[in-house]
Amino acid sequence: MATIEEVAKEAGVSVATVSRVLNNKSPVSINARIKVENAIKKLKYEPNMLGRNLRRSESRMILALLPSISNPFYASIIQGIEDIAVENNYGVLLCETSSKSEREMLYFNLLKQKLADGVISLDPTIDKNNLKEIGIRYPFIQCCEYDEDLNIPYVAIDNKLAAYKAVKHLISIGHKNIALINSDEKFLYARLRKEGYIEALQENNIEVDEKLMINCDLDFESGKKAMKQLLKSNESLTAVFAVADILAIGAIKAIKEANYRVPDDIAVVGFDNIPMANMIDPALTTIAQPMYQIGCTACKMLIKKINNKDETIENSILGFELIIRESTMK
Amino acid sequence: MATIEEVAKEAGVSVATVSRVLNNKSPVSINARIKVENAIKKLKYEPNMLGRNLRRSESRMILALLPSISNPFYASIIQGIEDIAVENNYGVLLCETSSKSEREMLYFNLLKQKLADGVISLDPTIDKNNLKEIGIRYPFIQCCEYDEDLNIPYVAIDNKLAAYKAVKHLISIGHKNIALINSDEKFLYARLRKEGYIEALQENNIEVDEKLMINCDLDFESGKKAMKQLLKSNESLTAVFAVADILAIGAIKAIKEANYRVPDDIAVVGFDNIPMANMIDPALTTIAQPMYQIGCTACKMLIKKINNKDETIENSILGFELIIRESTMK
DNA sequence: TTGTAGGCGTTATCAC
DNA sequence: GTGATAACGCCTACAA
Repeated sequence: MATIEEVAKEAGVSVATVSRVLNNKSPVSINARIKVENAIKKLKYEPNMLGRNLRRSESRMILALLPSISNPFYASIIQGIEDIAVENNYGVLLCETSSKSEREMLYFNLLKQKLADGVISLDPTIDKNNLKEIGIRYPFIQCCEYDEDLNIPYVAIDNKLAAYKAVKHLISIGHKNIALINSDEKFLYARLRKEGYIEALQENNIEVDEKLMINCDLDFESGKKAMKQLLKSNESLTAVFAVADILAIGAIKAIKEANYRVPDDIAVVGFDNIPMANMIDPALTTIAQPMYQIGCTACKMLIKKINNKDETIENSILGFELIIRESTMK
Repeated sequence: MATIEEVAKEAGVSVATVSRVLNNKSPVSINARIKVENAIKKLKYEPNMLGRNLRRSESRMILALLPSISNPFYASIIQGIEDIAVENNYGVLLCETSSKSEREMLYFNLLKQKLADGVISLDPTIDKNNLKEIGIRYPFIQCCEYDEDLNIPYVAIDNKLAAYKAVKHLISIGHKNIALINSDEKFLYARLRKEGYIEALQENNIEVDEKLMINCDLDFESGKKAMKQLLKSNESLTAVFAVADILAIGAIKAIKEANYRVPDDIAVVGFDNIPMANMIDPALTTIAQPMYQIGCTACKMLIKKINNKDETIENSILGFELIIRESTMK
């Protein structure tokens, strides 16, 4: 592999001039430029980024922290992050934490070791102490799930409003006994969506019934189990709002297994609009977050922060959309 | 941020000694070691990997090339790759090609620029010329889909045998009119799975009928469309083998929309065992590839190759499993 | 067992 | 516009 020095020799100029051509910043005579370009071609020279990175003290890598890549919810967000990153000459380092703070630490070390220039965290289970320590020392953006106290910029949607609209939709088509399948309320989004659910009910003078609310883990089986339990203890239930599609899909399976029909007997609304929502039978009514946009926005915010560490980055609240499909259509 | 030099000064030793402690390779007196360790703690020193990487001429990054992260098929494989990578002190660079060779090139440049030490390609659409050029010059492993001619190591399952077993299963429960929904036969796996399908039929003296075979793109909608077409032109059809779960799931949707039942009227077998296969109704019979293992194996092979560029790496053929679920149970 | 010093490949600061 | 040259932070002969 040729080095800048060999190129300089071949072109009959100094390494400085070659570097100038490479970065094509400071002015170079047309003559020198041509000689250098020819030499580069001839030697098939490719700059060694290890040298450049050391010199510039940057890695041009971005950490994307997520609990698990197998959650389809993250796919489009990551796509957005990647597209913007590539556009700006950054690479994306994939970091699955499996919600283990030890893995998290490992990845945060990359920052300290200069192997990454900043972080976008999609991980709601992130350790608060870590977040505090890292979030103020390094460029850091929280994505979808965030901690309000810490003054670390985030991008998200208005979760409360979105949940409100979802439940409102159920009410508007005549439902009154509406269950809530929620995830763990240690997550901010879970608390916010519950608030939205409650507000919609109260606004329509529907009594909020503790027996209609249930919390569970964030996967298909848990959603199924939760629904089974709800069916057992609530005979008059006619609709369900699940705070995640994957829970809603589990719920639908449980409803079918109990020999009820969706939506005829029980209507179901999810949240996220994962691709699967449109593939199952019946297709799922859900809240669509602008995933790709969220990813793009987060990445843009991060790069801005990397480029100017002292700048204050404003939070972004993006829009959402209620998508009505078969699971709530009579 | 402290440097190795400051640590040396603080500890009252030379930078060489600090480096020795850091890499804890060559012998250091217990006395010196303790002084250095204290200094490191005191200064909160973290080695700057940019310096180390330049010196060692390695990046400790692995490229994982995939067409799209939103294909759930890849999730576990990537998990496997990541786990082994982290274990060996490598980072995984996520590379979505969107099946564009221009993006591919971009990522391959990272190799030339020393920003990545090797590649695992999960992308069946990879450009053959690129593959040839890069695959012989840099550590490269092909994963799941591969090119046989090029003498680049790969890890995969026996696709032909797996398809054979899948179709055999349909035959064994009494089906004779079995359709094949295949993807584009420019892909090796598509050709191999078709071979398996044909072999199973022939072995049981079932006539191979061109009208029962159809090719389409690799997504839900395409599977649905393909099935619709099959239903239109084949009245006696009682079973379908789709070479990917996502196609099978599309097919099931089409079957239901045509008011047939699965499996009572038409049985369906997929391929991949993506998580969704077990969530839909009816749950899908499918071939499970050992995804996580595939990822681990690929990554181990790659690291071996990186560590010893002259070593010849043997291909790996892993096992698979036929998982029988509701979609083929009467 | 330890220290000195050179070099990895770039970029940036100076003079000219 | 251009060329020397000193960093960037680390590792590793080589010498002691």
